[in-house]
Amino acid sequence: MDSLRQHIEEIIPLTDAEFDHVQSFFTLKKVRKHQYLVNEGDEVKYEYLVLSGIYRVFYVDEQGKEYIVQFAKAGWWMSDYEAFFKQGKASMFIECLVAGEVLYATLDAREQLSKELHQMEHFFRVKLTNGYVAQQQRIKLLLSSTPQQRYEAFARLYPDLLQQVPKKLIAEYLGVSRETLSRLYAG
Amino acid sequence: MDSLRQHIEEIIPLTDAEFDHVQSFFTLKKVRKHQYLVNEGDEVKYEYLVLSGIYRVFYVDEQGKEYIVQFAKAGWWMSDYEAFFKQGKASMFIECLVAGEVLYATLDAREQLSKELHQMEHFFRVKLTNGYVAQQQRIKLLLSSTPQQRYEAFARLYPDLLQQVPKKLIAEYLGVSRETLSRLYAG
DNA sequence: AAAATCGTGTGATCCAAATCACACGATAAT
DNA sequence: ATTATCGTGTGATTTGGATCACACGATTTT
Repeated sequence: MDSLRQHIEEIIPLTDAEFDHVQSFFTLKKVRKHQYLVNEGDEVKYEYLVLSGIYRVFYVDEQGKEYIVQFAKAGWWMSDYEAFFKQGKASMFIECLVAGEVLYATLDAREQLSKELHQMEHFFRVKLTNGYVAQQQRIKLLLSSTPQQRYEAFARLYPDLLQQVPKKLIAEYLGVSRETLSRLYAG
Repeated sequence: MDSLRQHIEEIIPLTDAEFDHVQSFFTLKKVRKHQYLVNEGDEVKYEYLVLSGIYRVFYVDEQGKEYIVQFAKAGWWMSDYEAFFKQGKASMFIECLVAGEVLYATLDAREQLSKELHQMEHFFRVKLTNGYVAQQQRIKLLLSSTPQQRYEAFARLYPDLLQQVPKKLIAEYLGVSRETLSRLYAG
């Protein structure tokens, strides 16, 4: 649970007592490769803070094509956030690509911590602010860029994922076919 | 300033004294059609809460093509949020499409209010949460849907904008050419 | 060790949407 | 009132990327 404290204290200070309280809302879980944390149709009870491993949050369209909304690695939060925040059914899957550990907590945890500790509300607001900006950048990229530019942006942002994740999945994240992606760094 | 209070009290309660304080951070501005609130390259000092009128937040690529990141109407917040939060230069423009009024405030206002009033931090967190979910839906739409589906989703979400905004601009929001959009509801 | 599946490259074909081009009524500007 | 330019539809042409198809070495599975 040490990394949880570090993670939070990058943004706000916590006393030992406060951290103990925060901690009590989180549960540790080991995750195997190919394990699913969320399946389409599930009640989304939890959000996850990744401690290690790599994960993908994705959905599947009627034709069975898969689209990756988010990758997640150490220090990132993930969930089917639409379903999580609205407490509805998942429209997405979360799959572990590289084994690791996660901490999970409920929406109640988030809300209660935010209520009890002003700093924790601040913490979540800062995280959301960053997430909002990152998503906006992604929207801009999807709206206006060529496959080439998308690939370059991805390589710049996540050089590590480029190594550890199959190109097929990177294509699913970029919204480009596997073949087109393959021809990019060839040409 | 009445609508500001209403807007905030949809989410949190405020005493008169608290609201007075909140209010003091906001300034009213009338905006004419075709007026720009933000220009590419500007320091983005403010975020805007729309009271009336319609606005577009957009950017322009190297070839001069325009892409709309966000429309805004009464009750919506807008800015070049990447630049606003990071206090950097704008990469986008904000243009008024239908004349109206906005309230504007600085990043300092947001941060100070969040610090002084726990409820205001809550307010901003809730707003960001909603924005985050909305953006995620947009990302999913951009990743996987056909022009047809994008148009239908837009029509469902914003039937009013469909009426008041030129189709050309809706095309720029959907990431589709004007011509393709035009052929959708013809066929 | 053999068989299946996975990850990846690459050629050939196809197609949806972009681009180019023009028309024409409706606003807006001079 | 006359001249621009705006908003929109629609035809013709082009094209970038999807799709289909196959190859082949590297992992996994049995």
